[in-house]
Amino acid sequence: MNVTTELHDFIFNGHLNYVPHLSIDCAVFGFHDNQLKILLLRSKYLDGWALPGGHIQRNEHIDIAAQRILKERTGLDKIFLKQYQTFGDPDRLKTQSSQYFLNAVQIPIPPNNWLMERIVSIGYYALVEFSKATPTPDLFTEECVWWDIHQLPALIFDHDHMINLALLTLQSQLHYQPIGYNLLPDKFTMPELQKLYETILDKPLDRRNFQKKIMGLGILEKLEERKSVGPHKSPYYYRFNEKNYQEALTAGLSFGF
Amino acid sequence: MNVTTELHDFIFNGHLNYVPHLSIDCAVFGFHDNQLKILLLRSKYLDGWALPGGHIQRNEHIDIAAQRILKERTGLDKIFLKQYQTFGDPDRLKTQSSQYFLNAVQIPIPPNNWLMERIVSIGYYALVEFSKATPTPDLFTEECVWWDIHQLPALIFDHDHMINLALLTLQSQLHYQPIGYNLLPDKFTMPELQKLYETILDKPLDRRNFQKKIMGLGILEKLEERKSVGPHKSPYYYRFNEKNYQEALTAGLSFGF
DNA sequence: GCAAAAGTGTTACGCTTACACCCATGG
DNA sequence: CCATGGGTGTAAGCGTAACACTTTTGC
Repeated sequence: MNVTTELHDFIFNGHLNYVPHLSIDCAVFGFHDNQLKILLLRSKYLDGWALPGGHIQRNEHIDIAAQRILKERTGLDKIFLKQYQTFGDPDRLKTQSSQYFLNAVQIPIPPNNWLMERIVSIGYYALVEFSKATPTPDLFTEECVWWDIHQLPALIFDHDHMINLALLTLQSQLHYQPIGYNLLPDKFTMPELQKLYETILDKPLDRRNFQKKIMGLGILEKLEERKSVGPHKSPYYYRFNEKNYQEALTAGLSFGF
Repeated sequence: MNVTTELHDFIFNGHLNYVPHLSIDCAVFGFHDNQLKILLLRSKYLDGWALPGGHIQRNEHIDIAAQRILKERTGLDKIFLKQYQTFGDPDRLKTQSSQYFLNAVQIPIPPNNWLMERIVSIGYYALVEFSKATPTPDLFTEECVWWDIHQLPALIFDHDHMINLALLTLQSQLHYQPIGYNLLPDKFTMPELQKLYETILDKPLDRRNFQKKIMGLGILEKLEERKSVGPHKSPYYYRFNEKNYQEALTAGLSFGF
């Protein structure tokens, strides 16, 4: 099935496979170059960028649907995913002079098409290891790339709102979700971990206090190896002790930033 | 329109007014007799109790739909309501030997009826002033009554799961949501407020420390009046200083229980 | 007068914060 | 050798937690 046929099939027969009136949108976070990144897709048909999203199969759990969608966009399995909010404004897809998304597909679409009706979207946020993801666009998009969370392009629909809320949720859950574990590679340095926390919390932290607190949690192992990273002392690598981390999370982490 | 006609109309024409595949369920909390209560409805057609719920009108914001549904069940306007989770297990309505809810309505219902399809439910929790609510059953239920959160009856579908998650959410948000303000009457005593916190957190708190911390937040006004409540010293009444409370909430309350 | 609950203050401990100097590395 | 960033410890202050006796009231 070529792309045009596939698109046509999705538009006219998608309701047979997917639950109408519902969609999923995911704010996928990564960390690279000391920046918090989010994965966005550039729309073929509208002037703006979109969160990765999709529909729920008729007999599929919504959490599984989110996993499936992100597997398609990143190549990754078993992504850390958390539902954070469902977006149910009846006018959320009517933006820019009340124009619906699919009016722009350049295929005549009847007004009673399943994609032309009101859609409530379930928002998830995801944490992935930047270097392991392979951003891949979908049928509706030209490209799929990481954007610095502080320098975002124009977004379609209510996706800016979705991102803002995802970020707030991430901040508020930093203390009891395995943020670092999911966003960082297996080995990382203390300054990298600190930058991650500083970036998400959007405030500077004291190096010595940060190190003391993090190490006090007993969830990190210091390795022998150091990372050579510039004209100065080389920082040690650390890794998470997965067992201790999981235990600490269920007990509630209690950093006190 | 009598009840039978109304029910018939809802079943066979409801999809014209309401968004199919979606519903709302609300965990409504109240506080009375030093107990945390939740509002439940006894089903006419199934053997168990249910959360107050309903469907979303085709052009209605989901938050407005939740308000409308609770207005019908309690008589109250402008209820404190917060979305906390969307429940999307494809089998969530298939309980007790795969029997769907509406098989029990004693009206023959075709399998492609909108109520027979998969339904994803958006969960809200609500905080109401117990004495102001007027519990009122709906079309599908015999009675609507408050239950002690620690002594619940058998529940239909996944409603026990919904309640558990609502409670966990309430606990975790106790520190930055206006819990007391919404659950207590205008005037209340310090022991009553403490019991509320103890009940939600499910642990005892020290009276002296509790009073110090709460008063330290500057959100309570002590009144002259005392409540005569038994063969012992009479506690003072307090009330919230609404202005200070709202300010404190946006700043983040930070009790430290 | 007695039982039952409310009002109130002080102390110790732990956690959080603030802060400065030396070391390693690359150019 | 110099600039840059990493590694490390201590002291002060604040908030939290622990704790007991007196007062009021109804029976």
